[in-house]
Amino acid sequence: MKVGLDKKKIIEAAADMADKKGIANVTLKVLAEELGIKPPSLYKHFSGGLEELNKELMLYGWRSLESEITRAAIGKAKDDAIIAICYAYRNFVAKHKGLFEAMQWYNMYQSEEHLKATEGTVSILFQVLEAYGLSEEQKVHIVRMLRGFLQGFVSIESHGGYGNPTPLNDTFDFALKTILNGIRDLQGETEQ
Amino acid sequence: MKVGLDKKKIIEAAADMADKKGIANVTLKVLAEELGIKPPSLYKHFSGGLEELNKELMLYGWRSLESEITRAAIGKAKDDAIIAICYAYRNFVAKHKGLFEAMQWYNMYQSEEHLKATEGTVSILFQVLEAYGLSEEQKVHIVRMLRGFLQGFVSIESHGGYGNPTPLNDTFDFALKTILNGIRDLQGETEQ
DNA sequence: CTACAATAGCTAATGTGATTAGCTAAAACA
DNA sequence: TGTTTTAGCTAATCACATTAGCTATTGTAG
Repeated sequence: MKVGLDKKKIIEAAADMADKKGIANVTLKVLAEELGIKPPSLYKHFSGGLEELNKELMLYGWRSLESEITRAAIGKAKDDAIIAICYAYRNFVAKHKGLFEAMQWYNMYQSEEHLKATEGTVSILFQVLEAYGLSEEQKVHIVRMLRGFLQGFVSIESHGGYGNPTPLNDTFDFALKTILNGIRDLQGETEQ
Repeated sequence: MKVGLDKKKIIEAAADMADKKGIANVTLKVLAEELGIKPPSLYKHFSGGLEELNKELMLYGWRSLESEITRAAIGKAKDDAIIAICYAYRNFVAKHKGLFEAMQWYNMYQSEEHLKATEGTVSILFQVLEAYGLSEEQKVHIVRMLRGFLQGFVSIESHGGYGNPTPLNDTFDFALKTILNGIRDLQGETEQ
């Protein structure tokens, strides 16, 4: 006994397990087993039980994604930065399918907390968009479109929902190019 | 007894309940209650239990969406048709939040079945794209981008994930315009 | 070094929902 | 009318989450 666990270790184990077996298979029973303790002991770390664990998992996921994205954007600007960020997002999800499920799945319950969680990621996109000289509203549209496309594309991709053999990389590049063109068009409007 | 239920009625009740209380709250217990029967009786209609019910819910959702989309596209072509389809998709989800959760949530488990379910919706998009004289591959890119954007945008929107007060309609229109421009650019490439 | 406070872990018990087994009566049909 | 089918039921089981209450380790004040 006294295995020496803490919230962080437990969340990381849960995230790992989610990536391997899917979030739906992360149960307190099996998680406790993995950690070498009994299910009730988990309540010493998460008094809110499974619900709280899932929430923490969601927050952990968004924090991790944010840091990946930040790293990816370092030293880049404008289109290069956006492309790097989008690829970082996509790669993150490819590596963390289960965690991404938690990030999404949890939507269904919370909303306040979820907004805060995504805040970081969203603000990075806004920062990058500063360089284009767009209006606030224009930036909002771009960020929303990017978020929507990224979440949907990556979600469908990770579930094998795109059946056609055409390489997904090509589609991803095409979509990014299309969105970047959209930004250019907005700049045109603004500069007139 | 002999209430006279069948698969269809049960699925519709479940879909309704999902829209009202969220898919996670559609339990066999509560569904049976709603239908005036006992939980075990549901197994007479869904021998696979909750799992099968969820699958049927997913299929029902995609069939419904397909028919909405089809109706929306009647008598329209090109950009008008695409815009109508996208709005139909978005409106469908606004009216059927819970069912949409089922359509998505179920991804996590199946894949074969999900592919077939979305087939109908995808093929409508392909049909509409016929009018633009694009290559097969170009059509694939457009359809994938549209699907990705729609699913992501609408999913974030329906969970209240877009915090900014800027009207979501404006963003939706902007995004559609951007994608339609993308189609125009591809036409340019092809026609050269 | 010792007493004691805090706490991470445990066992036992409870609760909720899904599921299975087996019964029964209504409905359908020869 | 007699027989078969079947939708529904009750009782029982299972799986997992959760709660209550105990215990031993840890860490800390004196």
